[in-house]
Amino acid sequence: MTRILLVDDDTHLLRALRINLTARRYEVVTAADGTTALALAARTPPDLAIIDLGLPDLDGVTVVEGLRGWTQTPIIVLSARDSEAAKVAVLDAGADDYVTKPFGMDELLARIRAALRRATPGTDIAVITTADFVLDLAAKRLTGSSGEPVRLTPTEWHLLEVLVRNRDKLVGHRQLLQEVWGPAYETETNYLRVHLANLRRKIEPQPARPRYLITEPGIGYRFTA
Amino acid sequence: MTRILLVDDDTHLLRALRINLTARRYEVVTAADGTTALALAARTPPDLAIIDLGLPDLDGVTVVEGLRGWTQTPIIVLSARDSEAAKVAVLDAGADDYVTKPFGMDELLARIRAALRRATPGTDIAVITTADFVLDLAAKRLTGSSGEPVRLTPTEWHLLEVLVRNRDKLVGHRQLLQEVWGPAYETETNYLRVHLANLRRKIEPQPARPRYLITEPGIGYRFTA
DNA sequence: GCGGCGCGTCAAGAACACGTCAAGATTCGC
DNA sequence: GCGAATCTTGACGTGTTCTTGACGCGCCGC
Repeated sequence: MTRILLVDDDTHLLRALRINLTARRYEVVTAADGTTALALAARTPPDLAIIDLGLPDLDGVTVVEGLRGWTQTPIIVLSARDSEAAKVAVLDAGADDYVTKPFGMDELLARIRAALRRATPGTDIAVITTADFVLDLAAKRLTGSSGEPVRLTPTEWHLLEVLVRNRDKLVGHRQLLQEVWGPAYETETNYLRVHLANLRRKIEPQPARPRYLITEPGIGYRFTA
Repeated sequence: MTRILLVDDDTHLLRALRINLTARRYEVVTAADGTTALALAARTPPDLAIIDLGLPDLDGVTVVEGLRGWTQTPIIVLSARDSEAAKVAVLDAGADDYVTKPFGMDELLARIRAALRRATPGTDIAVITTADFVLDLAAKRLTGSSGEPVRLTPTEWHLLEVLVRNRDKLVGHRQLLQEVWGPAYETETNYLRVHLANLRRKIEPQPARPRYLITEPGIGYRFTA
């Protein structure tokens, strides 16, 4: 779950924000001043921070700098004062966004989504490790049991990708052919036979007795780890 | 130089922005409507886009979506209308920031800096040292094994930058062409062949047996240290 | 036991992708 | 406006990959 650190000394606003954010299924952590905010962030690093200016103890810029010293988590600054110099200072200190009070809740939520979207570009980290090889789909890298790289041709990658994405699930001939070669090749099952054989020769310890690329006669193939 | 695409049908504002941005040493490209903006971006991909809502031809959301279809370049939206629904729509479409007119120039500049800062997270891993060269992405400096400087052309830099940012990851032909030349050049794989060859001639000890710029036949290229 | 069917294997030709080179076109600085 | 650097474009040789057809084996129903 996404954790949001909320820093504000206005109890009412804090309450309103907490309710709204919790309803959107964010995990909310609150602090009423800068010092406890920094301590809290260090202990349980948030995925995003919302910081009100005009805290009782620390300057907003100080808090932002304190966070930016060790984390790149998105920071959204709230403020009642609409001074342009303050905006520039806090943005240049490392804040990602600056919202002037009063603001609409929907707008703030949209800005939160935008900031979080930027922060997590690649969530699909798919690495499959077996006794005989390591498969990194994102980096398109395959290494054998002794650490040597294994080279696959484009169609072999494509084929393996489809099978691995449907791990442990049976993928029919038609679906496989459609996804790799296109809808016009739905019936060319010999393509599958040839390329599956090549794949097995590269990743199976005993290509004749496949452990990972299983044939389901008459139906399709299945990848299993 | 950092290139900013400026889309607005208000000639006065366009002029004022262009002057201010140029003074800050940004390269400015302008368009007066959404269609030419998208075409322009496709031909010369910008590092940041500033888009005014209320363009004569296309909806702001459409323009943002058109860009987001192929690039993650930061997008800042300007608008006179202060409707919250519009803000939410365009932010959720993929815009990074939303500034309401009238705005202070200093604030906009600060928001531009913030957006650009986020877009280049590779500043912390900017120096790559290998047995054959030292590469400093931030300073755009490349030195050979004996300490002599190596000169790269703009496209060579761009190409190397994309590959190094995705270090150890395989970057497909399409992605590479899109990021360096723009989506209109998706199929010009010979560009890659030529420029990769030039790059290798400059940084590989044995250009015919590349150690760092690995080609994955039929798929793309990979930088590895 | 027999024949059909699906599967794995193999090999050869066609098609494709890559690296390389060189000549025009374009851009940029002076 | 000129010259140099850079980028685009086309062509060619080489190596790899894909397609295509043929063959044998094992399983299953008959």
